[in-house]
Amino acid sequence: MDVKTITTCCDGLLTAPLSEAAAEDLAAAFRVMADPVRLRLLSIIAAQGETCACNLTAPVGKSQPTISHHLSVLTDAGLLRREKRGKWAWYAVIPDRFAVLRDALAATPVAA
Amino acid sequence: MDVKTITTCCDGLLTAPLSEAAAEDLAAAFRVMADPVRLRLLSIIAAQGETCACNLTAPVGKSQPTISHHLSVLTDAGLLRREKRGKWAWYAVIPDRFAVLRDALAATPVAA
DNA sequence: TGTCAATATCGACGACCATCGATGTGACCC
DNA sequence: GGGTCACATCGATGGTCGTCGATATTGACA
Repeated sequence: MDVKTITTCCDGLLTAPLSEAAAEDLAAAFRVMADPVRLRLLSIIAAQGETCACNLTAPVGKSQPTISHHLSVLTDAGLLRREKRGKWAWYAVIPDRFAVLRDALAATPVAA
Repeated sequence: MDVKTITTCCDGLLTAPLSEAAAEDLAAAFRVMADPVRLRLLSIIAAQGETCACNLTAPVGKSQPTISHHLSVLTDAGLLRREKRGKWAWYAVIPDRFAVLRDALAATPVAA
């Protein structure tokens, strides 16, 4: 997917017109969240605090390469932190990164 | 794209594991936001309060069918309200709908 | 009714991406 | 070193969707 780290790009999607570049960046950030497997991985890892990748293949029901791929996408986006311990890989969520997306959605638009 | 209306589906993506169905619904909601053209349309319409579709083709730089398609996707998702006046179509954002996505991202996860 | 303007819909094409089998890369153990 | 386990990467494939030209639809106006 070739994901860049999610970075703060605008304050309030609904407050001012987005430039083409800003829209592209924000869309890329949302695209990371736009996959059910990735959402389940995030929710499982967050609920457990820190999780070994070996505990993720079974509950999601996808192949090992697929899970590994999605974990890489989430890590590249800066939503997960990866730590290798021996032959195992441990993942944890980085909650701060979600603030960027929340801020983009937080709006005080003109009443509709 | 065959979009369903965005509906509240979970409180806090990062608080508890998502079911397969909930993950699918939430991913569909994010997928609506995962396109730069749609984000620009939302930001332009929100900034102007209410906008005629005829004012949207030029600033975004896409063909009329493409703009119409994206406006339909956003309307089907419940993010826009469409009102026909004569031969013109007026669009306005429905800010409440964004709360669902914000709530999904609002988390009190176990510290990472 | 006929014409034109503003949108919506259709059909097709192309690009992106989720998925998986096969393979590569380290780490541990004997 | 040989073998095995956990995980990452590669290559190929299939499906989804953004895009646009062509066409249909709807309303305004004469």
